[in-house]
Amino acid sequence: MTQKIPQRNLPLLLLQAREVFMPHFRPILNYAGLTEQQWRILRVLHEIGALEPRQICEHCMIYSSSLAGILKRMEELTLITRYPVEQDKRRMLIDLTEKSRALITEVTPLIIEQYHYVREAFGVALVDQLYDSLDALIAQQERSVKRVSLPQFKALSDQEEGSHS
Amino acid sequence: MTQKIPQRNLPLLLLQAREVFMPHFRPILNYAGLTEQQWRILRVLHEIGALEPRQICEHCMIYSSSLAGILKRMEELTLITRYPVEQDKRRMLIDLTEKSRALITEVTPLIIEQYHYVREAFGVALVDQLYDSLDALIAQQERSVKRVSLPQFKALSDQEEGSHS
DNA sequence: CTGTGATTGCTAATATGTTAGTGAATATAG
DNA sequence: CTATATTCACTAACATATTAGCAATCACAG
Repeated sequence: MTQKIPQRNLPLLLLQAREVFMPHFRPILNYAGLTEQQWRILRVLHEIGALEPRQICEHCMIYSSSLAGILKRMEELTLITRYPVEQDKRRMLIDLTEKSRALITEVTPLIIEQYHYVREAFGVALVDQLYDSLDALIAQQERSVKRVSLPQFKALSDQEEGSHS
Repeated sequence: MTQKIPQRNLPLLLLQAREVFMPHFRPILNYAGLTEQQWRILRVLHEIGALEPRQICEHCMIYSSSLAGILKRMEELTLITRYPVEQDKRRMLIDLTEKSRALITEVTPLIIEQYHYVREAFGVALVDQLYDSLDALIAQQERSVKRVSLPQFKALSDQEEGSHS
């Protein structure tokens, strides 16, 4: 039998950890009629100010191709507006609207209160240690990491003949 | 201006941390012709053995509704098989196939090697501290957490009239 | 034995994730 | 200045996320 991987699945653990928290915040967003991605975008625009789509992608971990549709829907809901960048006709600026600012004003205290409950339930020490670990990791994300070389796969050789679309 | 949330977006930080690692593993999975979800499923079946769909959902953080389609496609690709559970006609068992076992045998050493590079680049201490934080958190995920009460939202009152499609 | 509620896997509808690729605009080498 | 490469937002195609709900099966009280 093939050996098992000694390291547990780290990306999966991060996903599981995320799902420890989300159930406590999702109801707030659902009640406000926002998706998780929409809230991430509103929050970063509130914290930093108007941003270009590509900057939103980096901050909010959303693919450029996904963001196109998300912004389109948010614009239809009057949650964001677009402003052109004079110096560069390719670029644009995304900003909050009166409506989304009002929504943020109502959601923010609820999120803050819920964060308090979460910290209380899981313990300040644990949550803070998690913040520290994540911060340290993200701060080093530009580290160069060796990449394993990829050989031909025997297990796929039968179905891979000429199937490289 | 509305106050800003003092706590940084923890679910987003977990997402960002995940994306620190994934670029180093995604090429391996892509090369093997596997999606992230497919690999999570294959790996857990390899580690634990045959599982029922609902168990796979819990382990792999996949919604039941998503898993239906994923298993359907994996079955077409001969990556999994289904066995009925005699005692309960609702349930079934999902298991690996000859093909997926061979695929795991080829992918596993690459993943192990890449984990080694990742630990080397980011530092054993940092990665281990992250494991510890995540483990401690996930171990306490059943903790009861107070839930904020949800009031009516003024910012949505204008568009909510009769717009419940 | 019966009906009532819970469980299991499923479909549908919409939003997003992911990869690949496009056209317009800009930057840059030569 | 000009051809080339790069950047930017976008579309297309498919896979998955998320919510809601459904039919079949099972557990269990009465």
